[in-house]
Amino acid sequence: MRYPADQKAKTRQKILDAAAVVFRRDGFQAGSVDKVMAEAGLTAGGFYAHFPSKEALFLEVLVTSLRESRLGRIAEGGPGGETQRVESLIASYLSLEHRRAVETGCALSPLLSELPRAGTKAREAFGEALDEVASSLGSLLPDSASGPSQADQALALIALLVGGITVSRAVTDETLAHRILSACRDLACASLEANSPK
Amino acid sequence: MRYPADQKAKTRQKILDAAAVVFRRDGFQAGSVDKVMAEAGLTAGGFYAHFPSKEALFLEVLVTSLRESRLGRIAEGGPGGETQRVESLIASYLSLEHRRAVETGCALSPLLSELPRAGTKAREAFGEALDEVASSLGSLLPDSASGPSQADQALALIALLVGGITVSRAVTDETLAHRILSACRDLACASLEANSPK
DNA sequence: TGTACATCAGTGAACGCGCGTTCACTGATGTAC
DNA sequence: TGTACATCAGTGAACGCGCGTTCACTGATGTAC
Repeated sequence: MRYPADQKAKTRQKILDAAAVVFRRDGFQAGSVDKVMAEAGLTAGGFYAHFPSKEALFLEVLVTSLRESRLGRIAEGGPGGETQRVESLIASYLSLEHRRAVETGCALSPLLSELPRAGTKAREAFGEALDEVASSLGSLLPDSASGPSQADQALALIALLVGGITVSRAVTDETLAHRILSACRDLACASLEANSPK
Repeated sequence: MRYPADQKAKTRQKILDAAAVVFRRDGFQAGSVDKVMAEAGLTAGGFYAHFPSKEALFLEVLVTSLRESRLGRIAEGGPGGETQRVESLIASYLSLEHRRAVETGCALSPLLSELPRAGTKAREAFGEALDEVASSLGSLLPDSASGPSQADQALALIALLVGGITVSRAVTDETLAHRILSACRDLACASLEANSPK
C-alpha cells in the first residue's frame, strides 16, 4: 500500500517508551515482551517486526535512557552557574520524590545489578555511553590539578548517586531512606567543595 | 529412627551456602531453586523440607551475608588503627579482585537492584541489618561535630562502595572499570580526611 | 546378638504457569487503471 | 469516480522450555524387644 512512511517508526517509538517504563518497574528479566507490548497497547507477536530480540530492545532502552537522562544532558545548559547546576542535580537525584518515581526516574538504578549479567554487546554499549556522560558531567566539576580528572570525579559521583538512590529504595522504612539520601547528598556536595580551587 | 540431630541442620547450611553462591552469580530471579539445590548436590524436591519458600531462603541469605560480610564485621577488630582499617576496607572492596569475585564477594552488589522489587519482609529485614551494619561501621569513622552522624556517614560510604563496584562490573572495558574503582576510592578516602578533626 | 518395625531426609515425576520466539493469517491502507 | 489488486503492520495461537511448588515414594538409619 505504500504506507505512510512514519507509521512504523511511530509504533517502534511507542514500544521503546513502553519498555522504558516496564524495564524500570520490573527489571530486564521480569519485564517480559508481553508486558512491554501490552503497555504499548499492542500484542506480543508484533514485537519481532521492530526488534530482533528482547536483548536488542534492552540495549537500546538502556543507552537512550542514559544519554537522555538529566545526568547525560546537564552539560547542555540550565539555570545557575556550573557548580550550582551540579548541586541541584544532586539534590533532585537524591530526593524522596525520585525515590518514589521508579518508572520515570533514572534507568540506571533499577537495571544496575542486572547489567553485569547482561550480554557483552549491552555492556559494551553501556560502557561507551557512561564514558560520554561522565565526560560531559565532568566538564561542570571543579578542576583540581592534584586530584582525579574531572571525568573521573564524575564517574565517582555517578556511582554515589546510583548507589544512594538504589539502597534507599531497598529499605521500607522511610526515615532510614531519608537518612541514606541525605548522607549521600552531604558526601557528594562536600566532595564538590573539597575539590574546588580555593 | 531418631536421626543424628544435626544431620538436617548440616544440609540446611549446605543449601544456604549454595544459595549464597548462586544468588550472587545469577541474581534472585534467575537463581532458581533447581540451581541452588544442584549446587548443594541435592534435588529440587527436598528444598521445601528446609524452607517454606524461595523468598524465605532469599531473606535469610541476604541478611546473613550482610551481617557476616567484611562490612558487617569490621568493627570487631583487625590490624591497624580505626581509620586505617576503614581505608583498607575501601581499598579491598573497590579493587579489581573484588570486581572479579562476584560469587564470593559482597552480596549487596549483585542483589541490589532486585531488592526494591522484593517482598516487604525481605526489605524490612534488610533495612534492620543495614542499620546495624552502618552503626558498627560508623563507630570507626571520624566524629565531626558539625557534619552528619557517624552512622549516617557510614550509610553514605556503603552506598558509594556498592555503587562503585556494581557500576564497574557493568562495563566490559577493564580500563574504564579501573577508573571507576579508583575514582570511588579517592572520593571515599577524601571524605574520611575531610571529616577528621584536624 | 538378631530381627521386625518406625522414622524421615531426600528423590523424582508431575502440576499449572509464564517465558521468548515463530508464523499463518487478517484487514486496513494505499496504488493502478 | 470506481473497482481489483498489492502491501504489510499487527494479531493470536502455538512451540519448547524452565519456573516454584507438591507429593507419593524410597531407602538408609535408628529403636524395641
